[in-house]
Amino acid sequence: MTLDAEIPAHRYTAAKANEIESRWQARWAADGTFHAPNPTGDLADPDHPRAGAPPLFVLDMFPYPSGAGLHVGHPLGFIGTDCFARFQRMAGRNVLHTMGFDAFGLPAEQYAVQTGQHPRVTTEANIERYREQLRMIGLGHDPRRSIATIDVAYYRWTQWIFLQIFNSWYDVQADKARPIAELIAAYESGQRATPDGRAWAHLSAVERRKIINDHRLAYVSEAPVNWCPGLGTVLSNEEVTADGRSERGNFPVFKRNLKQWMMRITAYGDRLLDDLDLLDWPEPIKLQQRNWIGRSTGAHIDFPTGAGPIRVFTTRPDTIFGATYMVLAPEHELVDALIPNVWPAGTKDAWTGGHATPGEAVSAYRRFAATRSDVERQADAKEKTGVFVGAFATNPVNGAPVPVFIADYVLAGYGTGAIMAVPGQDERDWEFAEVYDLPIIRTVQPTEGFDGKAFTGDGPAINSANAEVSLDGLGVTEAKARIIAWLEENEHGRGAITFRLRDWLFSRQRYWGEPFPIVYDDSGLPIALPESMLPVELPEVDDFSPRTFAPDDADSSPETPLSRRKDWVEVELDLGDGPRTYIRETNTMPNWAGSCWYELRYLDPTNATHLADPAIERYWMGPDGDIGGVDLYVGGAEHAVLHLLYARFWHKVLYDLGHVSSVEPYRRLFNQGMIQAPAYTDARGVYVEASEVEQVGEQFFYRGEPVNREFGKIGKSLKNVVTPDDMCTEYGADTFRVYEMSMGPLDVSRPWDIRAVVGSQRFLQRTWRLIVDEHTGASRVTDDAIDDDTNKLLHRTIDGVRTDMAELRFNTAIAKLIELTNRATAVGSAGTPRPLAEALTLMVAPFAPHLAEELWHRLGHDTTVTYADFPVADPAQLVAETVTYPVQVNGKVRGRVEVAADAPEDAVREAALAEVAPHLGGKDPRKVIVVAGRMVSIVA
RNA sequence: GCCCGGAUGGUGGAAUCGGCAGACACAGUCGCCUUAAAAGCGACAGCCGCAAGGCGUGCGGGUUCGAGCCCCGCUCCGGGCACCA
Repeated sequence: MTLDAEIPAHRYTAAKANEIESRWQARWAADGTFHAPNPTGDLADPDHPRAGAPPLFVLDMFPYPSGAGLHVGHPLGFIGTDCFARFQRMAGRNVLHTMGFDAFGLPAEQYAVQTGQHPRVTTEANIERYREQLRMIGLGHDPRRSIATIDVAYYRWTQWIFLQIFNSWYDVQADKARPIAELIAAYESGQRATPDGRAWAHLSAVERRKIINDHRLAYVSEAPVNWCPGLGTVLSNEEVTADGRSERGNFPVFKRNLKQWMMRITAYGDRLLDDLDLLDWPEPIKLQQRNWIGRSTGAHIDFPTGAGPIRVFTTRPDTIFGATYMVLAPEHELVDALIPNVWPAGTKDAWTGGHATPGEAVSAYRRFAATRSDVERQADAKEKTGVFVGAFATNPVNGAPVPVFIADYVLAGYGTGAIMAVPGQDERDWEFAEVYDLPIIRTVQPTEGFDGKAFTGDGPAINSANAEVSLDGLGVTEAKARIIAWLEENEHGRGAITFRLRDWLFSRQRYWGEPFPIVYDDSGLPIALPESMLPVELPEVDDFSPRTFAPDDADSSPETPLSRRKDWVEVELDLGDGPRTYIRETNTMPNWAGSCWYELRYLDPTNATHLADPAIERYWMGPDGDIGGVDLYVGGAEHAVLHLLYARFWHKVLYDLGHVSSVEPYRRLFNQGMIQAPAYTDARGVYVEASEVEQVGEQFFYRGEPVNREFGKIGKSLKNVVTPDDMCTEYGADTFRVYEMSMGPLDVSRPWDIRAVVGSQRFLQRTWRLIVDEHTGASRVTDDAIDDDTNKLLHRTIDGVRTDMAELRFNTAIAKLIELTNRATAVGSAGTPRPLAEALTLMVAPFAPHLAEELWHRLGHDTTVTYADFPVADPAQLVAETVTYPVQVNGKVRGRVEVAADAPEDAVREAALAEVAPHLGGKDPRKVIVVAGRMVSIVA
C-alpha cells in the first residue's frame, strides 16, 4: 500500500494547492482582475467594479533584478503590500498596486565587462525571471502599469525631468524653483543686476551663459571624489575600504577634484527638512533625514589675510575671542595664494612637518591627505594631522594674528571649507592645539567642578571684549546675538545658516545608465537638447569597461565607455541657429535617477505627451486638503536617507514647476524588516555557499572543513540566497504567504527559519476542511444557525482583523483567524454554517487569495473574491454581558469575580472585597481602586 | 565616539492607552482513532516545588495601588552616522 493512496483524495495538499494556484493565476491574468481603472485615458474603465471608488495607491520599493533571482527577503514587503491592497479592495477602495524594476546598475555592467554579454540581455532575462517568481506568489499587480527604468519609453521621461531641472533655478524670494527663462528675462530687463554690475547687453553670449549656468538646479562643477585609476571609475565612500582602497579589486583610491554634474538639492534643504513634519513616517527615519540635512544656525565671518579674506562658518560666533588659529581644508582655493617662500618669524618647529619651506610642507601634506579615505580620517580621529601654510590671518574682533593651517579634519565640502579654531570650546580643536603647541583661551566659564578639556556647554562669556563690544557675562545665546550684530555693523560677517547636506553628485563614468540629454559647443559649456530630440538612446559599444590606468597613477582622469563611440559623441544638430557640430555628454546618470519618480509613471505608463496626465496624477496622488502623495510606501530602512531624499527633491522640483499636484511623493512610509539567513565563513573568513553547508551536532562543515555560522542580510555577497520557489513547490504559495505574514510584525528583522511553516499549512488545511469534505470533495456547508458563542467570536474576529489589517499587523490578524478556524473545527462536526464559512473565506482572502478564490466559487459565487465585500462586525455582537475582574491585593492577583457588564462600581467593589476577604485578615483595606472594565486593586 | 532601535518560555512571537504576562504557532508530553504508523482530533504545557506556595519580561535602582510598557544608571545585540565647525 502506498502513502499516496492513504491521503484523502480532496485534501488540501501542496499538490492540490499548486493546482489551485496556477489555475487561478491564469484566470486572473486572463480576466485582468487586478487592473485598476484610471479616471481618464487609456486605462480608464467605467465598468470596473471600483470605477469611481475612493483611490488608494500602494507602492513597494521596486527591486533591482539581480542574477540570483528573488529571495525570501523580497516578498516580505511585497506580500505585505499585497495583503493590504487586497484588503482595501474588499473594503471598497480602487487600489493601484503594481511592480517595476530598478534595472540600471553596476552588477549587470560588471558582468558585461567580464563576459561581453550586453547588460540589457542579462537584465531583461533577470526581469523575466522576477516576473515569473512574483506571479507564482500570487501578487495582485496591475501588469499594464509595470515599468523598467531601462525601457527607452521610460528613460525618455527621466531625461525629460533632467531637462526640467537643468532649465530651472531656485528663486529664494519665492522659495521655489522657476523656469530658467524667467531668470534670463530678469537679467535682460535689468530687474536683476549682473554679478559685476555690467549691463546684460554688454556681456558676451558666453559670459551670459556662465552667469545663467551658475543658477541652474543641475550644473557642472569641480567636486572632490574618490578616484580609482585601477578601476577607471569614481567610487562612493561605501565602495572605499577603511584603508583607502577599492572594495572591488583592492586598488588604491585618491581624493581628486573632477568635473561632475551636480544637482542643487541644497536649495531645498529647508523644505526637505520642514516638510518632514507633514509626513506619516516612522520617527527614526525622519530623524535620520533631519540629521542628514543637518541645518545649523551660526555666522559667516571673514578673517583678513594678505591674499584676501578667509570666510569661515561657525555655529559659535560667541567664542571668536578664543579663535587662536584657523584651519582650511587641504583643497581650499586660497591655500596656494597664502604660501610664502620661507617660514615666517614665529613659526614653531611642530608646525612645519619638518619641511624646509611652506610650499614643500603643503604639497607633502596634500599628497598624504589624497591617499586618505573619509573612513580612514574617521578611524584616525584621535591623531590630528595638519601643517602650517606659513601665513597668518587677522582675528577681526581683536586684530590678533592667527596662524593658518591645513588639515584633513576640515572638509572641503562642508560649510566654507574653513574654520576658525577655538580650542577652549571645541574638543577637536583642543586636541589639535595640544599637538601643534597652539594657545588655548577659554571664552566660556566652565561649570563649577568641570575637569575636562574643551568646555562645550553653556555658561557666562569671559575674556571676550574689545573697545567696542563686550560679551563678558552673557550666556551663549545672548553672546551670539550681540557678536553677530557687531560683526554685521562692522562688515566682518553676518548671521548664516548652513546645511550638512551637500549638492548631489549626479554623473557616473559608466555605460549602463541614462545618457544625459546634453551637448557641448566650442565654449565647452553645456547645452540642453530640446524636448523634441528625446529620447537620447544609449548607443551600442564594443567594450563596456571604462579605461583603466596604472593603479597608482593619481594624475589620470576618467574616460567613459561612451566617449569611445566617436561617431556618437560628435553630432551635427540644428538647435535653432543652423546645423552645427556638437559634442555629446558621455557621462551617464546615477542609479538613483530612475527610482526618483517611478511611482509617477505607474499612474499613466503609456502617456506619450506627459510623464503623467495631470488629472490622473491628481486622482491618485493629489493633496485632497492634505499634502498628497502615495498612500502607503513599503520598503527597507536601508533607503532611509539617500533614495527617499533624492526622490523627495525631484518631486518638489516637479511640484514647483507645476507638473505634479502633490507636495510630497510618499505620504505614509513603512519599513519592513530584513530577513536574515545563516551565512558561513571558512578559516580565512571567506563566505562559502550556505546551501552546501552540513550540520553535524553543533558543528557546521563545508566540504569537510569546519565553518563558522553567522546571520546576515540575504544576498549574493554572503552566499546565502534562499529563493521562494522551493517554498512554493513544497507547500504552495498561499502557505508561503501566510507563513511570511505570521512570522512576526512586518517591521521586525529576523532570521529565515522554516521549521514553523507547517503551522501555516495546517491552518489552511483546516480552513479547507471546514468547507470541503476531504474524502468526497462535497461541500460541508450547512444552513444551520451559528451558535451564540461562535457567532460572538466571529464578530470579535471580524472587528479585530479589520483593525489589524489597516495597521499592517498581519501576524495578529492571522492569529485571530486561526483561533476562529480552531473554534469552527471544534463545534463543526456536523458541518459549517454558511455565514461562518463565507466570512472565514473572505477574511482569509488577502492572505491566501488562491485558496479563498477556490472556496468562494465552491460556495456558489461566480465572481472573483477580489472585489467581494470584506465582512463587517455587528456591534451588537461585540458587547459582553459579563466582565471578569481580577482582584489584586497588594499587587498580587488573589481572585477574580464575574459581574454584569453594567454593574455599578460599588457592586464590583463589594464583590471583590468578598472574594478576597481571607487575604485581608479581617481588617479594613486602606484603599480600593476599581478600574472600570479592567480590574480591582486593593491595598491592605 | 554620537544617534536610533531591540532584549519576553525550549523556539518565533502576543500583551495596541500603566491594569490578569506568555494569545497564536512551532517543537514537546499524553490520550483518542489505528493491527501499527502517518495524518486527523483532543488534552497538558513559564521556572522551582509532591504540594502549599514562591519566583519570573537582559542587569541594578526609582515612580505608582499596579511597570514588559514610564524615569535614572548599566550590559549585550542589531542598524545608521561622523573630524559637520
